[in-house]
Amino acid sequence: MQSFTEENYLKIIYHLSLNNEGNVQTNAIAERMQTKAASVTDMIKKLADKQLIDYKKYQGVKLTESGRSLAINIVRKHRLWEVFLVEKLHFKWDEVHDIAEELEHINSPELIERLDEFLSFPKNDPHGDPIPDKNGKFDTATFIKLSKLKKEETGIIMGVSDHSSSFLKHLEKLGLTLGKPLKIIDVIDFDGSVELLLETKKLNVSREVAKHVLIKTSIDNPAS
Amino acid sequence: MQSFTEENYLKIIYHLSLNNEGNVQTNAIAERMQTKAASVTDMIKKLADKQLIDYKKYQGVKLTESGRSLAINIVRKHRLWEVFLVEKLHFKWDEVHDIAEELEHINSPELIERLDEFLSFPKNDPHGDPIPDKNGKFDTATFIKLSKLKKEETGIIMGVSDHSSSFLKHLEKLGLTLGKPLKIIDVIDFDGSVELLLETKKLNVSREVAKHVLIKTSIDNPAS
DNA sequence: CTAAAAGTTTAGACAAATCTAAAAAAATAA
DNA sequence: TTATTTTTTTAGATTTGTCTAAACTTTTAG
Ligand SMILES: [Mn+2]
Ligand SMILES: [Mn+2]
Ligand SMILES: [Mn+2]
Ligand SMILES: [Mn+2]
Repeated sequence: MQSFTEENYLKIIYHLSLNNEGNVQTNAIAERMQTKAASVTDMIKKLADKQLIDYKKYQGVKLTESGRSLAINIVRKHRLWEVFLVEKLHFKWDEVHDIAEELEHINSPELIERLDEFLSFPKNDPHGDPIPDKNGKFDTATFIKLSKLKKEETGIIMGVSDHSSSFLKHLEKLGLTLGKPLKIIDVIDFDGSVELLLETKKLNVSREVAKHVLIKTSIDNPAS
Repeated sequence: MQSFTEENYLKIIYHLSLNNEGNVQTNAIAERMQTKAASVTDMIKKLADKQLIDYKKYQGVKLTESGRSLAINIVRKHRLWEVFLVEKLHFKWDEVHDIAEELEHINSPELIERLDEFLSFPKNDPHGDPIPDKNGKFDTATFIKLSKLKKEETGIIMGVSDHSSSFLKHLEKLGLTLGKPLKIIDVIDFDGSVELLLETKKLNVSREVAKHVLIKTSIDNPAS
């Protein structure tokens, strides 16, 4: 069994390893954990002793199979609880992350299986992120950033890559919520902002926002 | 804010103070916490520093108003989660206590208010225990032990005073579940066991079991 | 290819919660 | 009321997770 702290380290290492290939660096972990590099080194050794990560001094770390499996299970719990909070308790999508940070550490496989069933086995959380099933399998479909779309292209909003309350509230106000279809009217050279048609409404979105909105384009859908 | 451990101490002190009048003793806490008296003394000092309990050396402890209020809030959370687990996730009444022991420490007043509403503001948990409202108020109706009933008396099962899985499973098997009406046929002198009519079924219940089944008698219902 | 900068680890310390063993106080019994 | 038992507290140690400061490695720049 792992402590809450160990679980948080595993989860953060997992998330960091999705972005960059290769090993996860001490400083990157320290920043995400809001702690000091020296503390990370201490914990890294402990996790390596437990065979949850592979670690060679100065070379960063990588999850082992069992470490990865534990991390994915924490992510599964986090996202299922977020669905519960939004679908059943009617929280808004910008209010659930912090509560799920606590709930994800509740340790009862039976509870999570029943919660999954109660929620009708959701495939995605309120931010569009995929929910691993009990065997740790999940959709790996990666979506394209709104900021990468070109003039005339169309797509559907499938997720966000920033979960902060301020960002999500802003999206909500703009009407940029999951499932909405949109079409690029123009990309402004000057500041990289995007003019788009959201359903029937025309609006301008800053490049900063566009970078964190994830789109499934309607074009690349070959018969596969 | 208190640690999980501090919360558990407060809750145990609260429960112990319901049974005995006067102050709660160090050893009693140690037994319930499954720890040593020396550890209890350490924690007691800490809680006294935080003004959550009144403490004089060798005299035992008593919750202050703010300590009591915190303890009741933990009990509220515990019992609401138990209702959720039984009503929504279809756990059995003997399966929920341990999971609720973890969930009771989740810290989000908003979550608990919404959960309360989602459950339609239940008054009692799956074991018949009263659920404090958000102001800490709750029914203090105390029920009589089945073992105290006399021949011919009738009543309804309102709760249990032992929450162990083995006891609850046994009750389930006997059909002694919340809300069931019963009538005492006879009390056996020899072993103190109770013969009773449960709805239409006749059965014999040991004194040990009868001591932990709580009854609302149909008789004492004066116009008050 | 060296020197500076960036990143990482070690050494030593600290706070929280626990423990064992021993001392001290209170309760009980003779 | 004194002696014995029970209960509680203290002293000192341990474990977990953290920190600062200093040392060490690796990377980057010139
Ligand atoms: Mn989240
Ligand atoms: Mn999410
Ligand atoms: Mn319980
Ligand atoms: Mn209960």
